[in-house]
Amino acid sequence: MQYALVDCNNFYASCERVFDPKLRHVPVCILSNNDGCIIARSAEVKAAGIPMGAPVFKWRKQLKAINARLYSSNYTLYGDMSARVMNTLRPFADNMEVYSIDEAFLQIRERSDYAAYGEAIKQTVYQYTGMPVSVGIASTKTLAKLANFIAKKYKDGNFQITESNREAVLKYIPVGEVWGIGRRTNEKLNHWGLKSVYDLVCQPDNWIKKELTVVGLKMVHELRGKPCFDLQEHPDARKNIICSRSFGRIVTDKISVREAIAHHAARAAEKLREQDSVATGITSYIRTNRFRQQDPQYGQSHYQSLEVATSNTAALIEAALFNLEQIFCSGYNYAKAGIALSGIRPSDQVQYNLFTPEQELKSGDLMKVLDAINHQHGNHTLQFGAMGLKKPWLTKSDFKSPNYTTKWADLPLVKA
DNA sequence: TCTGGGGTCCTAGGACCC
DNA sequence: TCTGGGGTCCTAGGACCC
Repeated sequence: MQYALVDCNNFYASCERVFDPKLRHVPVCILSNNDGCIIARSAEVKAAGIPMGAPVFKWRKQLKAINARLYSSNYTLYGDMSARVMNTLRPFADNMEVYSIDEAFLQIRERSDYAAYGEAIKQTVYQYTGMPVSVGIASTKTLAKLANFIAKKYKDGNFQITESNREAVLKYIPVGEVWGIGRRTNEKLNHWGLKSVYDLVCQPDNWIKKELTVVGLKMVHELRGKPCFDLQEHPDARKNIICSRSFGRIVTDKISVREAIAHHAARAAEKLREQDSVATGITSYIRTNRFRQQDPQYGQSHYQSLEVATSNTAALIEAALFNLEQIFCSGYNYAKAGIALSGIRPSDQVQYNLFTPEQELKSGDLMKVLDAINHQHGNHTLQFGAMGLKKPWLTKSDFKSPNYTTKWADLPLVKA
């Protein structure tokens, strides 16, 4: 059995390019929520040395110098493009794990022509969706990730790590490129003189377990060719659900913060119902802008456990606003608010008690209707009053591309 | 002036139980 | 002066990933 990791190249930037050919060979940046940071870059932007996560205002001059096009993130478009890519990949695999919005692991049987197989994937995905992808193939997921890194960087998007080339590859690649080794661990390993992946896999198991925990040990086994991470075809239900946003402008009034908290609670409740779960705990939090050191700083959160596990929007908004009452202090410039749901379990495991109000027992039907209407007629067609109408605190998104694939009015026009 | 959001897993330590 | 052993659950913090 082999694994292929298929990863879209510069996914968000490529999505924009698919529908706007003028962007094909020019530098493209996608911005974070609130248009603050650069979270995706086309190859030209990377080549210009502009890093991932760079705040736009600090790099304004360099961006202008290369005439970069800036786009707000358009998650509706990216989500839809992702689904198209994944559907195209499915026939290539015996089993498939959608690992992230732009990556999938394909489990494939042994074959003789891996290079041709990788090429076929690249070409088919490009033909069907316009998305450039890279393919890395190996006997474990961790090695497939590494093969993909090499494919992207050195091998025109297609590479396999085999029994015979593995040692040479591991000696050549720096240990920090391994899936699961982040900045801190990389520094630690370098400090001990372990520079290449090969240096790491030569260490004794008990030492690795002591320094990198059991997860690190599994990772090293995988690098040696012994599979430890299974394919996860059906992802588990989320154990935590977080909804938070920076405000589009500074917020000082309690009413706006209340609306934002209610807004996030309602969205979290929707996510909860999408996976047929209920939550037993909710946290609300608010904070000022930590980068504005001249402002008085404040940040606080409050947790409340719910007597009866629920996914009811009204109940969750009420709890979230109660939490907010415990932590809100006037006189601060607030920059962000959010809520987190915890203690999440399947909705058929709710423990009611004698005092559960009748409307709670019936609330499932109401929420079904609410979700159905909002799904058919668009978000916030029906919403709770606490969420407010004008929403002056909403995140900025000033450079968003059209929803080419999900909205009739935004359908691209072709002149022939 | 302007700095993202949403997840996972592991470990250690405390509370509590028998 | 003496002060068990084993277990669960929860939380906070660290590290990592996309």
